[in-house]
Amino acid sequence: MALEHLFQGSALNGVDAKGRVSVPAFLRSVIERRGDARTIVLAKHETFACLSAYDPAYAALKHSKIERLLEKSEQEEGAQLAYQQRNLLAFAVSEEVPYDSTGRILLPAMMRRKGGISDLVLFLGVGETFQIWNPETLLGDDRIPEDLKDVCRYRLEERGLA
Amino acid sequence: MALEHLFQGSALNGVDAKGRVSVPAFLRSVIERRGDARTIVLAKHETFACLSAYDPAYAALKHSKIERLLEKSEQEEGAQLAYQQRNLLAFAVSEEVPYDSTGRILLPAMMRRKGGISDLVLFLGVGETFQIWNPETLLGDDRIPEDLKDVCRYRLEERGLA
DNA sequence: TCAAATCCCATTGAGTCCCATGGTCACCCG
DNA sequence: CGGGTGACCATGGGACTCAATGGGATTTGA
Repeated sequence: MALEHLFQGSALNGVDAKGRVSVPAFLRSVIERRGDARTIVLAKHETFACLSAYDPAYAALKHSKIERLLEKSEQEEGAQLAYQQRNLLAFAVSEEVPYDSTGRILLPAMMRRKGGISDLVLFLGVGETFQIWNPETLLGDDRIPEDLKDVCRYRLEERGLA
Repeated sequence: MALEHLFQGSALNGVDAKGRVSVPAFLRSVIERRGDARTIVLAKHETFACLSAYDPAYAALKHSKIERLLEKSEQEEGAQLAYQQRNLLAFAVSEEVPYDSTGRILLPAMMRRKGGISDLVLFLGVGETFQIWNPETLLGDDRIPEDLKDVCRYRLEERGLA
């Protein structure tokens, strides 16, 4: 499964009073090249305290990935349960939101809570998907490589928020 | 994975007031032979204080390498986390920039900082990728072979900057 | 009917495009 | 052989486009 168009790059955008966020144009262009949707799917990230986001077409792919994982580890203890849990997280704890003509989405309240989002969000391309972080959370996570934290700090400075 | 077209050669170009740089024509021609993109991907070099650059197709290759790594070690402890970290570094700490009809890119401010770039850049073809250096940094790095530094000095002289 | 969500328009500043210049090199023809 | 000519490349500058964001107006749904 080699996806042709990959998400990459980073950006720090503001959340306005209405809860709106501009999805960076370079991410939107990948979404639109992968399909013709002007919609993104938001989910809780399985490893980090952030949100994972992708285009609707990728959601289907994700499903088959989970299936494949199950088949691989079927005989193992607890495989079924792990499978059920993964599926729940991937699909029940997710929401599809459209972006408008200026490229903004409205972050649903639940997702804002799950991702610990306040008034600034850091977008990070990760190839097949992209992530949406509260920059403070990222800086506080010790599993995050230092080079990436540098990117985050740089983006904050750029906005005059040392 | 033997790439057919390889980056080679060197050039010293200027960065103008807007932060624009001409990508040497001999590098662009490799990019366009590898795929039909007119964009390059910039990333911090993992070893040296310079930037690493390649075409989008090579980025996809990099991605599938990481995927394969994951599948190999899926059951292992911490495999998932290592995978996440690799992906973040490969994609979030990089930027894709298009070059215009005259072959120029705009060096993003973050990359200029990461690569210690000021007003002169040295391009070095290194096979699968190419590197972008501040010539001063290269001359000051004691891991760089003297022969290569000579190339750098030669390019500087050529421009009347002994 | 009220609040929330969507749409529409305005601003501004960064990024992109387009055209022009000058230099170098290769090629061609006298 | 030598000068002319044209192509291509690096570079400068001005004009313009578009992305990110703010605010008001309109619609939708409980």
